[in-house]
Amino acid sequence: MIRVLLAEDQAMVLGALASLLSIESDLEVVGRAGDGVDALRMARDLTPDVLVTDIEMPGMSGLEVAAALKAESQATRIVMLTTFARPGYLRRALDAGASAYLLKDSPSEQLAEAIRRVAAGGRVIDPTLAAEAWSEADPLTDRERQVLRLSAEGLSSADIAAALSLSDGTVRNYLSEAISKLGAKNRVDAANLARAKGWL
Amino acid sequence: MIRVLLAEDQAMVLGALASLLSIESDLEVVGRAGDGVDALRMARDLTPDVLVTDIEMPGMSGLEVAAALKAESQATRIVMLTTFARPGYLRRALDAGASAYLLKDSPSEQLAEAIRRVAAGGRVIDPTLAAEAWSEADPLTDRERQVLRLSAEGLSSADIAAALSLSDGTVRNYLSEAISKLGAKNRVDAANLARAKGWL
DNA sequence: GTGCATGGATGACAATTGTCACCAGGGGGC
DNA sequence: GCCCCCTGGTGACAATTGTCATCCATGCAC
Repeated sequence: MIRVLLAEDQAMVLGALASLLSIESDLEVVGRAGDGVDALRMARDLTPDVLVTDIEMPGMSGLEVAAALKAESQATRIVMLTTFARPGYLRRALDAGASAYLLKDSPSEQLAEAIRRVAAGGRVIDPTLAAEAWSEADPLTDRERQVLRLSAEGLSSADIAAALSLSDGTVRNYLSEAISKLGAKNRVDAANLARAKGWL
Repeated sequence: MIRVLLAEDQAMVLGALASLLSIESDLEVVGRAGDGVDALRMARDLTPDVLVTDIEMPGMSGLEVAAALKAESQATRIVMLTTFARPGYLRRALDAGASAYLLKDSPSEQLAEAIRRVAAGGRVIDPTLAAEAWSEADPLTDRERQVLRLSAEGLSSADIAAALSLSDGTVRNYLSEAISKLGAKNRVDAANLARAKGWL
């Protein structure tokens, strides 16, 4: 019997996934978490064989949960289940010790199958996405990412400067650098491109 | 027996929801659609009692499917199941003849319950969201919305002008108007605010 | 027909944004 | 030690963006 912990912030989807897995006779859903903090706590308490987790969750992302469990060298194997086919996410997931990266776009039958493979010590990663993930590295520095993120929220250069205690000119330099690295037309375009790659 | 058609673009979620409903003895999932066009076609062919549909789907949105079915005065009742608590979406859903508006954030037990209520001729709408939907109307004109949408994609004013066959100054006027109507700081802020309300 | 709202356009102006060159300190890596 | 990269900063300049007043059709209401 493979013991599974599910983490997903949309309650409806969480319940539906649980019902999907409960059909499988060799799987047992031992816990459900609605955010990253709960997921980490329950993973420690329950030590499931496999944690199936979303990436984007309030409080703590699935990537952070995975990294935390890895740091504690927990035996729990991790399946990332996400909406986003973003190379940067996959890369960070693997760095954080995940064993599988599954898209919510893929057929529901694949979830149970992936859990079994992972529990048996294997890995499940989409080959095309993997190729993309290694071909192109995130070119942004931390500062550039921060500045870009704030500008995507609608802050002006002056606002960003104030928020990060930088000078206005420096913020414009970072933004300009990010725009040029990404081959974008302006800050909005740059933010969109970075988001699509999972770098933001 | 209530005959249900499910429409949802994320295959994993679609399968999971089907498994969730298959547990209920008084419900029968008669079809699954992966996009809006399929949903409309299957709704016509199968004439289910209830269509449960996502809003944001490729090709044709759930709102458009609902509107099309309403135009054909189909008896099928509609449950919108979406991630977004956006007043504008709820309003458009009701205008399009939907009987329920459910969030993916709400507990999974509520789905079957909502389907039963709707099949019996009732409505299921979150009261706080409903209040919000009627308190604040979409202030944007069609042109303003179009221009804002393109600017959110990273196009410059000149690009937008070319795309819509308008003059550069006119585009800036619309943008300025939208920014002021929304009380935003700039085009990025305006787009974010409009998106959050479901007006974009 | 007069009045008036709407869509589209100008021109002018200020503010913001994007680019570039260049400077300086601090950590690594080799 | 030297080189390179990251951070942070200036100053200057051009391009884009945002604001306003104003204008002209069109079409609709009365």
